[in-house]
Amino acid sequence: MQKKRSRIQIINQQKVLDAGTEIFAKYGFRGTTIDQIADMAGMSKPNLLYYFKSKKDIYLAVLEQTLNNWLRCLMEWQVTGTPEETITNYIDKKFEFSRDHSAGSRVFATEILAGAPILKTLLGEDLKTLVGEDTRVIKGWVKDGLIRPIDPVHLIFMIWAVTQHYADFSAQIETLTGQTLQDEKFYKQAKKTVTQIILNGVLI
Amino acid sequence: MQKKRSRIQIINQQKVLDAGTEIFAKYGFRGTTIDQIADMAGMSKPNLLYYFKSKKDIYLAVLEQTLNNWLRCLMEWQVTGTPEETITNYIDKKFEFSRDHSAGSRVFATEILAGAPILKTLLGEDLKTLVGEDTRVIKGWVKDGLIRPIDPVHLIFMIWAVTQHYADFSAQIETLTGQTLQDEKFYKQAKKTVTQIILNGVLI
DNA sequence: AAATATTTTTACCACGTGGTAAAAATATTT
DNA sequence: AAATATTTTTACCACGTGGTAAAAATATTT
Repeated sequence: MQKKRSRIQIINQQKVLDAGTEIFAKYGFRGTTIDQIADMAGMSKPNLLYYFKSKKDIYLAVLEQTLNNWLRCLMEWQVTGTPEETITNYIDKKFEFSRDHSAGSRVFATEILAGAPILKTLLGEDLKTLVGEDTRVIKGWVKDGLIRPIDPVHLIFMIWAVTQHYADFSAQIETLTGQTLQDEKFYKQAKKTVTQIILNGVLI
Repeated sequence: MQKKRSRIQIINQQKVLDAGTEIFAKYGFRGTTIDQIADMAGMSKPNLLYYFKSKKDIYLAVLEQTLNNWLRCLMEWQVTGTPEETITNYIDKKFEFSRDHSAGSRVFATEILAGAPILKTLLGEDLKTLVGEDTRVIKGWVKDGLIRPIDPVHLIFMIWAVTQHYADFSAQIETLTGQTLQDEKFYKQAKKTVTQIILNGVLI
């Protein structure tokens, strides 16, 4: 049984988690050093290691935090409405995630690029199940003639790809357009265009 | 003036470039070690350093090779046909790139994730120019009533995002579906679905 | 205020990593 | 075949990096 965390622990563990997220997002697990995280968190390396006993521990905590947010986002997709409502709502949620957890999305990206050594099992279980459920719903829409006959799994990948692109490639997008999802107008315009194209692309 | 490269040089430099592409794709510049590349290239580290004088040199060569392929792909987009032909052709080219230069695409992704320290200038110049030309063409289509009134830049990002997703997140896609773009059937199905949704999404 | 628990700093260390120098081995040219 | 140029190996080294031990400083509890 865990002793409850002190005031200082709560503050400093969060500092490490936040700094870790930023650094891992840029350099991945291998490319990140504890010193970089400690610097950004404003503490010495031994001090940081008092809170997390290894680099891997920080990484696991960062991944877990991000993953929870992401899976929650995936599961919140309500299948009760029409295809139009459901897809619009799903794209909304994913854009929100890319805006509010941009660095987390990028940590996730580096993990996949590295071959998903930590997440592979989880992707093959929990996420696969979720995707399976979603494809069944979409297949139902096709059968009921509510949407065009498209391959469900590629529609899902499309939505993931586009929404995550704004987080994962934000450096490129900022260089090209001078803007990021943090700009309210840009955010709305991106979401509107993407939603419009996908809806018109699948609805009959 | 350069002395012409020997037979052995040509072979070994290519070996290093290929190995470097694979390793940088997984771990990015910082996370990659010369030893890893040397191992995969099947030579000792000092031997490798006889061909490229530093890790950065290998990285630059890998980036340049990939970038050339990518820019060529971007520029080959022929604006002579109808929007349908042009977009179909562009998606085709991008999918081909994701299939045939998957690791290169991922090296590119790690560079952007790291904040594009090497490519930033180039992105802000050459690529920006290309994107500017493309948006002008798309704007023309909108004005001529050939496609729906969508924001050109986000259509371009969409196409990039989706096509690159199959290369950059191939580890995830393989875990979820058991397939990659190397599988002919999967490749065709992915391209078909994406093309269909985007065309129906933008055409009137 | 004293006793105790928590947090932070100082001083390390072993191993990994980028890179070099020079000798040995191998290819190529004459 | 001998001379020369290229390639590979051996033996290093300085610095970076993950992590530890223990003392000092600070917070918290009694």
